[in-house]
Amino acid sequence: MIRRGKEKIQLRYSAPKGIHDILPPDISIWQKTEATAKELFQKYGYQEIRTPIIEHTDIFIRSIGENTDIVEKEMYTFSDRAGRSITLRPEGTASVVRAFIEHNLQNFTSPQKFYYTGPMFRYERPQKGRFRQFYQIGVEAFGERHPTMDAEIITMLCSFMKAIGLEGINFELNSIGCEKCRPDYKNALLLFFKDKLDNFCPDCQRRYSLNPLRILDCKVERCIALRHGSPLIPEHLCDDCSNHFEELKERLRILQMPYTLNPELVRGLDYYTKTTFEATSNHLGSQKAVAAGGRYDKLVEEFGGPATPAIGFAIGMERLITLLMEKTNLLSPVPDCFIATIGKEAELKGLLLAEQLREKGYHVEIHYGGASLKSQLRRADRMDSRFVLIIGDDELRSGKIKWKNLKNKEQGEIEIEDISSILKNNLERY
RNA sequence: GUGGGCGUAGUUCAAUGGUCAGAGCACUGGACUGUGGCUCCAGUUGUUGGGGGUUCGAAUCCCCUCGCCCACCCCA
Repeated sequence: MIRRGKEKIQLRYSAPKGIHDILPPDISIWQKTEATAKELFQKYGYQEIRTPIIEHTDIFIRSIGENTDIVEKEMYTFSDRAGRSITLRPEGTASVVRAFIEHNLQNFTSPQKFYYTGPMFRYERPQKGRFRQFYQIGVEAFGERHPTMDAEIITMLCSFMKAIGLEGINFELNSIGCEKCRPDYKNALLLFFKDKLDNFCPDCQRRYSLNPLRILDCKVERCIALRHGSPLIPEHLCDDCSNHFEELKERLRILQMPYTLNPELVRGLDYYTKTTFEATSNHLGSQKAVAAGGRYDKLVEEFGGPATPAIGFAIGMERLITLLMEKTNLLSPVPDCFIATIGKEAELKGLLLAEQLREKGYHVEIHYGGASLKSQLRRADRMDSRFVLIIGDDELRSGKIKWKNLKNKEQGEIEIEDISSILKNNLERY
């Protein structure tokens, strides 16, 4: 609130709808998650790629698909000053594919494996686990069609979940075929639903003509019952897709990677082929997917690049962190030492001492002036500092500094040059 | 885009249409002059989201609007 003359004007700014700040102490769990991903993905040979958060709008229309909800109604699109249509990225794959083609990365040793992290933007109505700006950690691998690639990437996702300590995650697996076998399956589905269509929910009736695979996804009980016995994708795969799927499952078995086959697992983006998978949890409200991905063997080619098979996944950071919060108690970093001072001369001495201790690697907080020793110690205590140094007139006179261990109340005096040893000694015990 | 729930202090929440809208926590200070946590005391923070209406009187009832949450659609 600001006051202007007698008039009070209330200015209560808030971030735009569905867009959130990430504050300490929450930020530490984000940092830990990102660091864990980075470290683990590098072990599998994935390197970071940084693509822009805006692209020409066409990039997304062509990759995600013209008739998807994302493109039809969820993109943040605007014209730049030269009148070009620009869009804030709603997902990460399109940009990576564009970069792959633009820089001719197929000329490097295959497969090319990337990971990235950053914000995505979708204009949706926010709810639990869904935001207008949300963060993903994504992974893409180009140039390898062998199912061993699929197995590696799925296993990597699983070990990531383990590495950050998430349990109770379900891995669902399916194959949705390729451009050869999917049309056949679609026809089989249409045939099966044809005479029952009137009994389905309005949404499913709409899906029938728009995207019949989505009927498999419907949560309405009546529809679940009606689709009982419907043809399943795995039964309609062509030999190539079927072999691929079998080989993948064999490798997952060898790797002792637990998964559930879900023949009704359908993905919302147009570009997927063959393998699709999802990591789900029951603690996320109605958005249960915490990570999802699949193969997209045709996308690079459709984009005007060389025929290049590819596979990837994306982790929804907010959803992941929602789950992590249930188990983790958040702690902000705690100072090793607080330097309390009385008087200007001591304050200056403390300022210098703090710098010297930080150079030695300690996390040091100081007193900025103006408060009683009591309130300084209270501040040190509330920050959960483990150790306090006190500098006042007595200490300036004697050249010794008082120290106190706030955890066990031990205290004493020490020569200034011995501080780091007593600090080390006290910190080691906690 | 559709539907439901909720908006009161920094925060968590009270207040049946009826005095000046309160309490816990938090924060600041003091009791304790240079020693934290515990205790006690004191202090600060509100156009009750905003606007309009009904009424002698509205945080409370009605309408509009904005925001948040949840669900649908769809997705990470």
